[in-house]
Amino acid sequence: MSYWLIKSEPDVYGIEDLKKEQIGIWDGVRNYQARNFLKAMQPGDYAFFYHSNAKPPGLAGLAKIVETMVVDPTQFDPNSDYFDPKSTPEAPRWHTVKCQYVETLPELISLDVLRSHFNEDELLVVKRGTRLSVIPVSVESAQRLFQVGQFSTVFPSLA
DNA sequence: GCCAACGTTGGC
DNA sequence: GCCAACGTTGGC
Repeated sequence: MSYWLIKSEPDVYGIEDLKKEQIGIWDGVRNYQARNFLKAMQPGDYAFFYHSNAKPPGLAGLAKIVETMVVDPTQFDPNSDYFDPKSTPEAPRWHTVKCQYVETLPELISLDVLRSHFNEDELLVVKRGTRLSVIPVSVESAQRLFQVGQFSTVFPSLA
């Protein structure tokens, strides 16, 4: 089982939106490195849900990967911001995942707090200039995140 | 609104 | 294949 961190702007799609939907498709990723991480995800993996462009930015909740290698439908939609004219249904460029809502943290773990617990090697999101919207999280860092935040979920590898 | 840190594009 | 110009992300 692997751990990930996925970023989204709460004004666009936040943890509360995922809570309403319960299962959400993580569409719109148009960065190859981020896409490669999405393709590496496995059902049952956990994703920390990070709010970017928020006041303050930080970790807002937890989601679980339930379906992988999902073809992102927005790449074929000419009306979508994420339309990719070079992609075809026969050879789609952009694959993504579906996430299941797990929980919202009672208190957001702000980027400042994350920086007080992790250096940039331990948790890539605290590194200045990291714009990747999908980031792998080591088991060690995931476990420490569970200690830092008020998760009601038990650390999954011990559950 | 600023700007650092990239990723992408396109001319050559 | 290089690299300058440009665009985007996202914290501040």
